[in-house]
Amino acid sequence: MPELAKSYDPKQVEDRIYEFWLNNNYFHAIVDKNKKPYTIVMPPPNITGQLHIGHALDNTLQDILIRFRRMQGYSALWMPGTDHASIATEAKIVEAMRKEGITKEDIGREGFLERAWKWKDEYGSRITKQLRKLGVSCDWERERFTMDEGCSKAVKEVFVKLYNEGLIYRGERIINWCPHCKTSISDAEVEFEEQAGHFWHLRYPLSDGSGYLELATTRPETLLGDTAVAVHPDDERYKDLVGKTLILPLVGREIPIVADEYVDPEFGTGVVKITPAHDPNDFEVGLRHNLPILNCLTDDAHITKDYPKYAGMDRYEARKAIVEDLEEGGFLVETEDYSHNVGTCYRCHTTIEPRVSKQWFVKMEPLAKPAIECVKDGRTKFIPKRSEKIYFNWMENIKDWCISRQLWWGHRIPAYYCDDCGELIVSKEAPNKCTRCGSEHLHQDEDTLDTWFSSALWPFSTLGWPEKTEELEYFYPTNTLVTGYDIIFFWVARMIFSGLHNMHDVPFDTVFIHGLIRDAQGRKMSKSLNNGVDPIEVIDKYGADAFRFFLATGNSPGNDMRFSEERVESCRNFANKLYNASRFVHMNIDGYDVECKLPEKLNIEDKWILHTLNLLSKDVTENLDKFELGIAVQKLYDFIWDCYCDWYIELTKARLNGDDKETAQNTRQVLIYVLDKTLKLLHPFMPFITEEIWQTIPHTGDTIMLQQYPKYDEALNFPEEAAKMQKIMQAITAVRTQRSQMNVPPSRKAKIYIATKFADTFNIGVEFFKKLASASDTEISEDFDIEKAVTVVTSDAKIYIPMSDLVDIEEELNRLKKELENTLKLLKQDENKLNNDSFMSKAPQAVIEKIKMQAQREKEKIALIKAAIHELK
RNA sequence: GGGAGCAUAGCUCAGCUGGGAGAGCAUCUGCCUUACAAGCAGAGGGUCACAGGUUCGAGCCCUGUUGUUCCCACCA
Repeated sequence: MPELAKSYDPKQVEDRIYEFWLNNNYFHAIVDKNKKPYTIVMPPPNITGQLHIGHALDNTLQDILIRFRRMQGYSALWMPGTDHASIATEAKIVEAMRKEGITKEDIGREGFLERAWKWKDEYGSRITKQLRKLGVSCDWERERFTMDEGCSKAVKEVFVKLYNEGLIYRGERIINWCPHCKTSISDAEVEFEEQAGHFWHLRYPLSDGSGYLELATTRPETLLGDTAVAVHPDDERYKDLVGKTLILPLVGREIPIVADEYVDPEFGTGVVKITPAHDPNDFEVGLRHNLPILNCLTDDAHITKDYPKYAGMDRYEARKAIVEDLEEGGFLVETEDYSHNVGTCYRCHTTIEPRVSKQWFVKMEPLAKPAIECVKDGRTKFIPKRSEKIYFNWMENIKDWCISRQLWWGHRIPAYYCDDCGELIVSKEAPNKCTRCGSEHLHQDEDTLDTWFSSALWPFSTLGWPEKTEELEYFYPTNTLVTGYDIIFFWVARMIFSGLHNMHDVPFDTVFIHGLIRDAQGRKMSKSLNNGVDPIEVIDKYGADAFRFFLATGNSPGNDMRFSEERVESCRNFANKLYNASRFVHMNIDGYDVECKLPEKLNIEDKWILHTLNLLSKDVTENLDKFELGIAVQKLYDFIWDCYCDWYIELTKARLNGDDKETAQNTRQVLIYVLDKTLKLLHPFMPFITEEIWQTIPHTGDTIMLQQYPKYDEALNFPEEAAKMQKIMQAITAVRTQRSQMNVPPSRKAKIYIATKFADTFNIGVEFFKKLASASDTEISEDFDIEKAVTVVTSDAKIYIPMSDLVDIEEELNRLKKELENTLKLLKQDENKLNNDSFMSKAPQAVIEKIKMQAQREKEKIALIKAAIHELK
């Protein structure tokens, strides 16, 4: 290895390594009957999208999981792709066209689609290119698009199937209409926003001139479409009025007073105006009472020409004008400030307009039932478990899904109408004549499907369905679906019922839910706040590994986290630490013939680090199995920084520079061995730097990403040596602490005397004391008779540091007394437990043993402190 | 109206099946110890929101209270 810079520069590494992986096709997963499959389908980002921090989190988590399983020997497929995002993409293109002064209608459907595809070709891969910067190891060779041939085929297949089963139907219903996007949207796509408005109290005169009926509304402009007024059937106040009629103000139409349970007599005056065409509840009332549906708004929410006075005004202008006219006519009783929730379009946040129109629907109840079952019986499991409540809540209250959209960019509905006899034909292939009358004059339904209709099929359409491919056979059902809690019902729910219905099996066994990343103040990142963090900029500044590490650290399933540049920085520092550790290793192995293999003879510190590493492998694997990524990453951090760098590397220095050639060589091998395993353990989290370092140290194999993930190895279990090493380390720390508190610089060495029953153990550590505890020399014995020495005590040893000029007897005594007090307190606690019959009979044996040992060590320590105090006096 | 999360060090957060409270950042002290000052060695700092309960033992389990964030439903 050439001279290395002092700090790690991800820019020199990441793109090159990614190229290396790509060129060798390491991400490609194949059907391999000798391996178990592990599959993740990537939530396809919108082609309109730019990589945001949510994508970065989502894909980092997936990459960690897929790399982990791949290293464990699974045939690990991570299926990537993009979503056509009909409404978002169409809006974007329409907007671009608007700037050029063109409308959709100007260029027609075909011209528009041509433009859209061109747009897709130009920008559609932007986000996947950005994803690569993160180091994602998905199988790009299999990349899919929700509107590619295969997915389109799957969409038609499912549509026709559901139609033939009676689960898709067409009907005139009230749906959510976005007057800006000019399309219907599903219930899931409506976002409620609290808006300040008014509550207008109006009075409608009775036809017979006997008086008025007072009611209140937040939407006076819909008065134009009123076809009734409703009261509760049991409401004594209005009982006699039911069946009578009213004269609709401004319009003059005669409308009935009906009785309906929907009205809450307690609310307002207990009288509701009924506008079936513009309110979902009113629509239901209208159905029950056979009321006419009068649409008074156009598709862009302007008043229709049926009301000449207001025709052409948009709904808010009309509201103002109508309120003025009502006031003038004496129909307005009062105006009250009122704040209420208003549905808005999740894409453009325009207030939605409930509208009656002919749309296609999926009948949900029969599909929802098995989808609820499979989560209840554990075939699909949510992590964290509580997130399944969101799922159940939605599934159990589900309404039919409006799937048709009045858009051009998307899967066109495979339904055809006969121009002559009106027959409806639903078919995968365009029919050339009418199945009923034989006419050749047919036209296809103009509408396209909800984007989520195609993404619902993603887990199997990407594997080749409806063809029976070997990939489908092997990789389905997939294993883990990683996504945020915000799209459980948009997508997860729909994949589950689609998978069950079409594949007769769940689409994945685990749904791993993560939270949102908020800004440093805990606010949601949004365009309007302009507080978004660009992942690409973060990667540019700190490197993808540091960013990924940040995303995985302190992140627990389903919980939101805040972005913090300081924390990314500390992750960058960690990468740098690892890099420098490898520089140290290189300085000591380069020029020697070293293999990545353990030597025959292991020293105590070797056994300690190997033992610790061994436990780490076990822990990290268990944590990853349980999706505890944040915990796993913390353990790796601690091991690398505290154990390997701060202790083990320091401990090796004496041996490496000593005269004993054999032990120096052994040390090199252990250094390499541990580094190699550590890099592998860390690789799923920090793929670039681990590959980079691994390539430069002695290794076998071509890439770290295909090496076996380290497993627990009984042969590396050295609990006794590890415990001994702990004794030595504790003593070193005790000496350091004392010296530090006396402000003695490390350069000022002092001989230390260790009085201990464990002379054998401490004898092994002599060099460590010199190197790590600033000892000029070490003497070890059962006991010493030393005057004027600073004394530190551990459970295993009493250590004298004779620094007569620094010793203040009084201070020493106080310190030792305090220490004694603390230890006595601890002992007391333990003894209380051990003397407690309930504890002794009910606590598990292991806990009792632990307490006994603790108490024993405390007793020993107390004896040592007492002796030290005695000596001082 | 229904439901969920969160409340732990000055700040941001971990804390896995209950068994002596942790990290990062910040603060303080001392160190350029030839891998790393993006570093090393130490230190200080917590009634684990509050009140009950279960238990030999509670940050963790149960009940309630307060504060806070969010989701769903939506009364015109």
